[in-house]
Amino acid sequence: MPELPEVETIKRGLIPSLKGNIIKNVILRRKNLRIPFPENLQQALEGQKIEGIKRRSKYLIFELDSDDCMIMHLGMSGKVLVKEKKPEEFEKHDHIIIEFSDGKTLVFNDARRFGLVTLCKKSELEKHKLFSALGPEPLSNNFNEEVLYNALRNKSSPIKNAIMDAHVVVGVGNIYACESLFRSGLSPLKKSSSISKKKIGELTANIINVLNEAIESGGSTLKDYVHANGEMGYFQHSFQVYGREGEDCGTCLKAIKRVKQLGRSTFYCPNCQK
DNA sequence: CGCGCTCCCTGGCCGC
DNA sequence: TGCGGCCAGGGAGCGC
Repeated sequence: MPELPEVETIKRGLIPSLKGNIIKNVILRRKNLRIPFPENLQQALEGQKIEGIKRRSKYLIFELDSDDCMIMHLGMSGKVLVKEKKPEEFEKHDHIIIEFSDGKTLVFNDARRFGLVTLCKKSELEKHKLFSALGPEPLSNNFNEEVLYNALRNKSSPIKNAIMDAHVVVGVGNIYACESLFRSGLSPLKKSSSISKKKIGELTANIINVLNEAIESGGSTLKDYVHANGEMGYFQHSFQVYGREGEDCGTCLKAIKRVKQLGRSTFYCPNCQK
């Protein structure tokens, strides 16, 4: 499901309901998602206050008042919804239900189960296997033309693969990779190391801009992505190439093409993107 | 080491 | 209406 803008939107939506709220009860309806839940997940959560919610890459990090935090990843199809009270009946694929002392309930639903939920000591987050090898956050000062150019200058892979690689920069998934390359006039097939520093500078700016614009629009709703309150995002109406195979390019009116890279669909305008 | 292929899993949609 | 095939926002692991 979600790329960086969607996870950021979810995080922002969760904070008003959950920050300062105390976990009363945790219901696990299965033992695992992509990886097994920690044995002590329930004990570690129950009775804890949510001190804050952060995001790193596409991971949500719930800080507890103990030394722990809960790490959550939504995979492709994961949703987290805040409900005013505990639902009478669980929906299919509701895997984790967290009840809070004020009566609200957080429900984690993930049909494809590519998501994960685990625990980590706050002091060990940066060292955690999930985080230790990650590249810079694209919306932080750690990401700029210099950083991206140095990450790509020796790469033989196509530029689209490279910017979707979390070692290079985190949070850029299939949609925003396609859109930022279109804005930059760069072919997704072009070899990373062959791109000029000037072009990499443009791409850097376009990655940042497209992510920021998507966050302002509340993310992109394709099939079933919704905010923590159930509302939809609307950045999908701003897509220039993603999902538009065969349609006219908005710039040159030639047809947008779809190809496969790393088993995933890439959309681009062969005329505008060289 | 860098890179790409395959797989994890479910569900929706399309064509026959 | 049913079934097979293809598609989907992510990421780890393995083999070359």
